[in-house]
Amino acid sequence: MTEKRKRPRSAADMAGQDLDRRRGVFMISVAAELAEMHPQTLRMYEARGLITPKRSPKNTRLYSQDDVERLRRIQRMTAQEGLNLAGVETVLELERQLERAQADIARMRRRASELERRMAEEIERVRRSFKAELVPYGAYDAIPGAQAPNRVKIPVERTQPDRGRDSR
Amino acid sequence: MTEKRKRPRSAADMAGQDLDRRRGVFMISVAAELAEMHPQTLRMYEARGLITPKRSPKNTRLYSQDDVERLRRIQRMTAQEGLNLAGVETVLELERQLERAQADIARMRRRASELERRMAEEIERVRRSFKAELVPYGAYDAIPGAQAPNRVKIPVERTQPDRGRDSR
DNA sequence: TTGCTCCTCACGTCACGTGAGGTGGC
DNA sequence: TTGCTCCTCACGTCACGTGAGGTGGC
Repeated sequence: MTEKRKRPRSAADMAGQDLDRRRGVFMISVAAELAEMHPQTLRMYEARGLITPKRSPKNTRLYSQDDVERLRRIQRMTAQEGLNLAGVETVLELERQLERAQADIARMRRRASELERRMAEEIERVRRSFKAELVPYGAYDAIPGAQAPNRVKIPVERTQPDRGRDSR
Repeated sequence: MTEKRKRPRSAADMAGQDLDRRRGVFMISVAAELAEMHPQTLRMYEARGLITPKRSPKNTRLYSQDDVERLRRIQRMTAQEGLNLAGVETVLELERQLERAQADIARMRRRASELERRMAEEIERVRRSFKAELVPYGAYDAIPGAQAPNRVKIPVERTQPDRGRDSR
């Protein structure tokens, strides 16, 4: 059922794929066959607002791949699960909301770990600058050509074996 | 329609309220009246697994407040929105999932701001200890009776802020 | 002309709700 | 006995799917 989507025929197709999926390309008899439904049923669904195919300049319905996909979902809900059309409408709407919520959750998870990472980094940064400060003022100035800052970590004694963390 | 829930009659009622809402107390004729449905319809819904009232020792159905609430929701879905029972089942399940997802989101939001707060605190703490370090060693020893230590955490260098754990 | 499109109308089927009918225990 | 409960069976209604019938443009 998903072969068409997975088999772009050329690089150009690949680039336009997203757009193509929304483009009205199937006339009603073809769409009905692909969705395994009666053409008249498709007209009925449109009248009820369940699906809105494009129209050709001659007023012929043109169904996109996404439309067909949606029709198949509706077909599953009615034929297999026994929903009526009012149920289909409600379910599609709820699923939309649920997908959004789940996307929100995924997004928040990503943001949270990013935040955590940046915060840890920040603390590390402050700590490092703190250690650097412990080198007596002027010490480096007294040594001609000395390379202070970078590898510093000088006053290492107080360095903690900071890979032993994470316990608890 | 929610008056009953909002008007506990005593402190004792208040305490047991949650439990009470799940207790089977209405026989079918009462539950049907409360839900504005036909008793036979309630039996039908039970046969379809949409509702599961308790039973008395004599096998009489006993509906709880929660049951009645649920019946009213089903009644709304069928009568007003026109769903059939298959639709009702699916919608109830989806709503359950959606509520969970939204609870997750709320929980994550709280955790995120808490985390942010704690991180900021931690950075502030490290920064403070860093400033304290800038006081020359021995400075306080030289001043008889001087009150150094407290906010200082003096030879802190080797001290690790070992409450700043847990990040990653 | 053939085979598609558009539309509307009508019928068959099925789900659901409810009524009836018969039973049994407070 | 009355009024509830339990159950099953059957019918009316309505939604939905689909077929038919008539139209019009490639």
